[in-house]
Amino acid sequence: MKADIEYKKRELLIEEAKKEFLERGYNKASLRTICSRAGVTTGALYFFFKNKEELFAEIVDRPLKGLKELLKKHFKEDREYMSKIGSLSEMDMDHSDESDMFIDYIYRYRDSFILVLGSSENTVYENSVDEFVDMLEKSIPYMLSGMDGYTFDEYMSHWMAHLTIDAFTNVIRHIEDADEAKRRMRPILNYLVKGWVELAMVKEKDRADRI
Amino acid sequence: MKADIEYKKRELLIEEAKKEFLERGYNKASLRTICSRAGVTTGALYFFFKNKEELFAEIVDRPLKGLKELLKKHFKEDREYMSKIGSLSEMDMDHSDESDMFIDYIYRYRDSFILVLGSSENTVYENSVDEFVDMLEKSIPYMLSGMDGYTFDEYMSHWMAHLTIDAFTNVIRHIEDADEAKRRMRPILNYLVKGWVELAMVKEKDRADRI
Amino acid sequence: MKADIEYKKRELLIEEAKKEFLERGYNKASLRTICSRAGVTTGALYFFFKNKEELFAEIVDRPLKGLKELLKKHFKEDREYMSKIGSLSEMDMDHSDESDMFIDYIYRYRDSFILVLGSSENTVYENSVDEFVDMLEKSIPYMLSGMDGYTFDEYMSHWMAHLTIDAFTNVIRHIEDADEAKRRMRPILNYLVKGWVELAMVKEKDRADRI
Amino acid sequence: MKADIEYKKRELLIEEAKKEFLERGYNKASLRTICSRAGVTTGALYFFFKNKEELFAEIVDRPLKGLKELLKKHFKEDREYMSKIGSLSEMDMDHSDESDMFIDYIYRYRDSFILVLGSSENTVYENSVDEFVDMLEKSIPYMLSGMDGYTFDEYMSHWMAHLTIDAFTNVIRHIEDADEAKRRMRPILNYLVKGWVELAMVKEKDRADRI
DNA sequence: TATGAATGAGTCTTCATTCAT
DNA sequence: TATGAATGAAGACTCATTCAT
Repeated sequence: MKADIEYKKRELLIEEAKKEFLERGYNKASLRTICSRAGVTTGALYFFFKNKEELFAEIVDRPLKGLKELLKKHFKEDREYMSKIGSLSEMDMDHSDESDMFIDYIYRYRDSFILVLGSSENTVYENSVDEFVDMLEKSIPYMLSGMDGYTFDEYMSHWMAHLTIDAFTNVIRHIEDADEAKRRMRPILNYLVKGWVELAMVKEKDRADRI
Repeated sequence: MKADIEYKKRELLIEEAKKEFLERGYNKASLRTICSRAGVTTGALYFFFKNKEELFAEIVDRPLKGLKELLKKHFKEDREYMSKIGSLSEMDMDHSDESDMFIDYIYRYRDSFILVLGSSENTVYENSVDEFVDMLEKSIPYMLSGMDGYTFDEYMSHWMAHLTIDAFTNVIRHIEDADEAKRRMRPILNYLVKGWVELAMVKEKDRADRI
Repeated sequence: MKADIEYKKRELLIEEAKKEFLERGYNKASLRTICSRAGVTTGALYFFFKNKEELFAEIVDRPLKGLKELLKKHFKEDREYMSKIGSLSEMDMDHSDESDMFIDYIYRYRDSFILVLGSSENTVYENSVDEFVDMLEKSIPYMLSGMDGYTFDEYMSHWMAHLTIDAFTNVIRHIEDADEAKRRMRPILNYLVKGWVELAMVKEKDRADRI
Repeated sequence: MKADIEYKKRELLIEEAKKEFLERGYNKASLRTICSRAGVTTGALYFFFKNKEELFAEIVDRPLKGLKELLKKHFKEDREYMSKIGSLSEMDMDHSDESDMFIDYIYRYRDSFILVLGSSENTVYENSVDEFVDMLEKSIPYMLSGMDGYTFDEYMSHWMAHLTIDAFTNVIRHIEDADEAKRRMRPILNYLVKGWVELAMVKEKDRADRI
């Protein structure tokens, strides 16, 4: 079928692009190399994609947006849960399920996330990590603050957000197998959530002293 | 003195290189730009430095090596201290002084470390972060293991090392003032050390169950 | 009707081509752009037109040929008129009607003429202006020479032809409204015709002196 | 001498560029072609010139600026002359000297002017002709108005300016020899100046009728 | 009629590096 | 020490055109 062949060339291009971007990073990746490895002329690439960045986006955009949605949805549900239970002490401290869910999603597109994480300089995606940090930084305090008269130290909240994202980053980068990643991430996440509570939450009456 | 003038040109070159590398990253940095901003010809640059990478090294190498030395020395001292005290419970859990010392050193060459951290792709320094992770990963268990019959979960040790380095990384990158950085780093480091003990140390008899 | 639809596509293509050629000139005009703006595929364009140049020709050719015909007819009539009247002094010196007629015709296809005038480089039409100059240069002397013993200075005749064409060119390019153009062109043309008589016609006995 | 050789390569590049620009126009001119014909690599061209446009500018800029200066100076002198003589009737109607002077200057850099005239599309020089028209359009009325109670019809003034510039343009383009060009330009310019007086100057009392 | 994938040569430009002087 | 001309390969991208379907 014609359709199959066409489909294949585009797909081939994406596949080779993925490899090249992973190997050499966005900037040093060569479109020529990608094309020749895919057995396609330079012009052809520009039929399918507007430019280098759009080719990169093709690989990276959907998974990234998906994760953002997932996070938003998750935070919304968590907030509802928190408003139901009365106090912090009643909160379930085991976040293994959430950890698994995120790892599950991310590992379906692991290559894409590795790309965003480490090879997206000079791309619209170069600040993606920071964006996720921002999301965490804003959502978690929003979720927990007010509980039992606690408020948030925003600096510490920021660093905790960073550490949390970094933890995921490290796992994604270095562990290939999704199940292994899950197993490793669970205790880390639990530890981090505890840190969040210990380091970033401040009893309202203590606030003045801390700052 | 003639030597002074020459020396100045070299200095100027390094100064402008630092700026350019910080702004555009190692790969995209242009030697032409550096030279013209330093008021020096391309040829001159190649008199002072063998090539682009050596120019980068000039900025980055000494601070990096210094930090490595500092770490080694520190770990050695720590080991001696640990062998003196009998058990984990006697260990001083406040690591503020160490935290301060590292931040102090790093901030003396903050630009250089920022360069290594974020703009050393395609350089011999691109794996520096991993090297520090390795050092931590090997030294800490070496230091603590055996104490009170604990052994180490090497996976967890790896992640804790990563998180620790990441914590420093984040602070270096985002906080300009050294004192502010110290104030922020102290509680984080203490929290991380606690995590190390909780997550990575395993009672010898529990070991089998964990894996 | 199917035919109607097809016809429309062709028409659309021409319309968008006109815009693109006007905006960017023949060379820089992009067939891709034209096609996509017309909602038509590249291949389709090549069904309707052999190549870029033929698309250009489609816009430009007919009006151009029409003007040439008009000029030929006009010169022929003028010659007959001149052979009827005996001497130059009897000639009607007001050429407003002719001026109006040409402007009328040209403004019916003003876009096309603007295209030929300014954006036909690398096209078979790039010398159209010169061709019109040639026509004038040959026809006017042919029409007037012999009258009252005058002959023509062919160099001057050439420049007058050029000036005349340039006068039309300027008006076409800069005046949008046909009536305004007519009003402006009349005195200019009359002035030019006078110049023709003064500068380019030479009493036969003076000829030697002039050259 | 080294200096000679270097000088030659730059000069060679300019020479070949001139040819290529003349043959194919600014846009279609190929830097590759220029370089290879000059026996120089592409990179070398970019040592001497910032980019394609600067190479073009190198050829064209100085002569163009020179002509503008010449015109300004000339207009200034003319104004002084006009304010000395009392009325239009006393004005010397033979402008041969001025005509010669302009042709003289222009023909010293004829290639450059031909380039500006016909091959400067997509360049900062593409509106040079219009700029000269503007200069004429503003200066001549400024010079003559007020004399003997005349004012100016600005439309006609505009077209006369256009025709004057066009006259020069035609001569430059089609006559190779400077002396021949002078001989041809003199009567044309005189004729045009007369036209300026006849067509564009309006007795103040007639003004209302004309418009 | 019309599609749209694909070509292949071409565009300008940038770059780190070299080397005779 | 230092110059600065020159290299040569590579960069992303654009284009008119073709052709199997």
